Amino acid sequence: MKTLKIPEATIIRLSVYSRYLAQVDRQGVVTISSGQIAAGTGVSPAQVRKDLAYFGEFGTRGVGYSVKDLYWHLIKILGLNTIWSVVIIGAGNLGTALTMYGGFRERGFKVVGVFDNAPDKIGSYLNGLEIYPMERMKEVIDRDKAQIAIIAVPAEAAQAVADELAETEIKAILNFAPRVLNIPSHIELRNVDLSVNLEILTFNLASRRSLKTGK
Amino acid sequence: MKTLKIPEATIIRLSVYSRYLAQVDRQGVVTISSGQIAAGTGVSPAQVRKDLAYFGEFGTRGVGYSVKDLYWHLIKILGLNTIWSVVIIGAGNLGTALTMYGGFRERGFKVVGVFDNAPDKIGSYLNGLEIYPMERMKEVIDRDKAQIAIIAVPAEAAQAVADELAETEIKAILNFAPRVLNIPSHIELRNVDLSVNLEILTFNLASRRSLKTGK
DNA sequence: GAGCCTTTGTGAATATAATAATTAGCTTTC
DNA sequence: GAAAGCTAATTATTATATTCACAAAGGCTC
Repeated sequence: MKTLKIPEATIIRLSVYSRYLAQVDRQGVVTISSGQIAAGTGVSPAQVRKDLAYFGEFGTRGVGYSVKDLYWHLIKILGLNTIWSVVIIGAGNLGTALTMYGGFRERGFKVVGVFDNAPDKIGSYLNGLEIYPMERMKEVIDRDKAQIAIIAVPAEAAQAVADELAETEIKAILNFAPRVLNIPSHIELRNVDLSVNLEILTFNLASRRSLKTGK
Repeated sequence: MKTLKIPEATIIRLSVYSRYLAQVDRQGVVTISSGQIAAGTGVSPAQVRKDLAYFGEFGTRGVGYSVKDLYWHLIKILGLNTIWSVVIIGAGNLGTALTMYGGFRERGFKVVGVFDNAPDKIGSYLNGLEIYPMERMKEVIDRDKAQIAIIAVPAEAAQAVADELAETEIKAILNFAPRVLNIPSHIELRNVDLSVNLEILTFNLASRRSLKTGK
């Protein structure tokens, strides 16, 4: 085992490559070169080969890569060769959208529970899944062996939810609340801040503008 | 003007710092040190100071930073001291959620138009905003001087939307569709792939597991 | 106001990642 | 079956980002 520090940027790209491979596979392409993958995903060919090299040798020189083979290797590497059970905490706009989002299902994620504590939401259905009160979270996580939790509650409520999750068997948390969370180190944490992404754009626009006006 | 290559990671952190400062400001904190900011946002104190140093000297030695002052400096740097008009393309689950999302409004983003071409959606309202057919996109962007577009359509439709946007005055695109987009270089592009974020988690879980089992 | 404490700002050192250049290996062609 | 042409794998180089360590500067105490 030589999993010696894979850059996170590499993992992100592997995920993008795998999705691109699925696409060209559907189009009937059998073999593909690093250069073609690079063109299709907006990176350099050297980068593609370097990323793959962390995990083994998947291609044949002079030929390229088998689309199907490489795809499955990447799926395996990303841990997507099994179905992951996910719970979503918060059934507001974002929580609802994430629950319904087809992109997750496509990649092997199965939402097994949605929780909220707004009385008007509890009991209604999303995608055939009943919204449960927060109190039932632990029970469902336990019953369905959910390993991943998605936090989609308002910022103020996020830490309390994280504390509750810390007492369950949850292995990883994807946090959409714009708040830094404190969680025990055995739980993987990843933050997605939707506003940050817009703000990177505005920073670029703003500084480009100030460049043009010379100040 | 010496805006010589600011790392993107720095911009992301500035955005996080600013949100944290808003939070402690509401709690009445007047002065704060780099160490406290670091503790509150999960980075190192040196990193905080280095990030700020790209843009000037905002603190006083021996004391720290004025919470309010630093906050406004960051808001200005991020380009958030003005209101940005945003259009959202796609009124599916994600598009709807983003339109309703309060986090954007909080940071100075104003959604001025939502577009879709599903007949059952056109004409209905989101947050007091009527969903228009795609054909009216250019007209609205022009009328409201929208500078940012958010793509929230299925992957297959994303490139066509991008092509249409390229013919407008849009300055930046935030793309939620899991597809690499081809756009002219004068438009800023940023991709947010929700599945990728889950897959980074599963990669970590999967490789951690394989570490434990020794293979 | 001298000395001590604190915290910033920064240049140097370290670590990390991306790019470029090289080597190795498979295929096809004649 | 040798040579030419591709393309993967690997190594070296360059660029980028983070951490470290300390000098400079403000405030506080006595």
